[in-house]
Amino acid sequence: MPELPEVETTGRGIAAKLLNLRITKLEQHRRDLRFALPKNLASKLEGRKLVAVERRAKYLLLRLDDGYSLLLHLGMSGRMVIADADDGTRGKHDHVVFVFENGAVMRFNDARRFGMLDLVKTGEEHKHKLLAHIGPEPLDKAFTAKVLQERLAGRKTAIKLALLDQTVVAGIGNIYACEALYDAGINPNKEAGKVSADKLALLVPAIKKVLKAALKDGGSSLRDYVQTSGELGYFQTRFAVYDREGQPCPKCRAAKITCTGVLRFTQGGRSTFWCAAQQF
DNA sequence: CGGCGGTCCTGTCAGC
DNA sequence: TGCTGACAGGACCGCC
Repeated sequence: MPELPEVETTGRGIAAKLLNLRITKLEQHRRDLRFALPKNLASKLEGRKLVAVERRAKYLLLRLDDGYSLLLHLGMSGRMVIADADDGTRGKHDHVVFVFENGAVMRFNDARRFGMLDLVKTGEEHKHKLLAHIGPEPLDKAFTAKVLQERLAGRKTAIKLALLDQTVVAGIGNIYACEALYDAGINPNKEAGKVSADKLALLVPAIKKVLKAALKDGGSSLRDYVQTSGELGYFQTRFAVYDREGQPCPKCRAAKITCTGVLRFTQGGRSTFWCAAQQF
């Protein structure tokens, strides 16, 4: 589920509901997710107030009032489910449950357990092993075609795989890598270091565009999800190529071009969707 | 350092 | 209906 827009939306949902509230109780139902959870987590979190929520790449930082921050990653299947009142519902994969002073409950649910959770000293999170080598935020003004060109220089790997590399640029996952490359008209298999400056000048705005569009959509669909565990509006989102193998792509359809439709192949063990008539 | 493949896990869905 | 295999929005680690 979570790429940058979903993580950002989750963070906003947490802030909207739980900011400035104290954690009164922490339930920990596993000792580990992807990694071992911090020792004595409950005693470190109970009594603490949530004072801010920030995002870096696909990580969320929940700022606490004691100078520490909860660093968490949702992995592939992680989600935060918030309920205004605790009716006692606990799902099979609710690994960590936060109960707040007003009775609200936040459940960290992660079936595949690729997610993680750690405590870091606020202000020192950039030194954390997992954050130390993360690339620029794609929605920052400072993320320009020139910056991307520098970061891709000499890279022999495919451009699609380079976009998934969080040290090149932060927060992009499989869906938005496919969508951005389609939007920019770039063959996902093109050697990263050899993508022309002209193409990169299209790619950077394309990345920002698809992420912002998803953020806008996720903002309206995922907010409900975060609060209530209802159906995901997210899946109603219309992707141009992602998960649309065999279907005509929007550009070919608009131009009335008869093509093979959206193609799919595997890169780095993951599916890439693209249109050969539009990306080269 | 770059690139690649293996690996961690459960759930779901298509096909037989 | 089972059963099986493929695949899923991520990213670390070890090896070359």
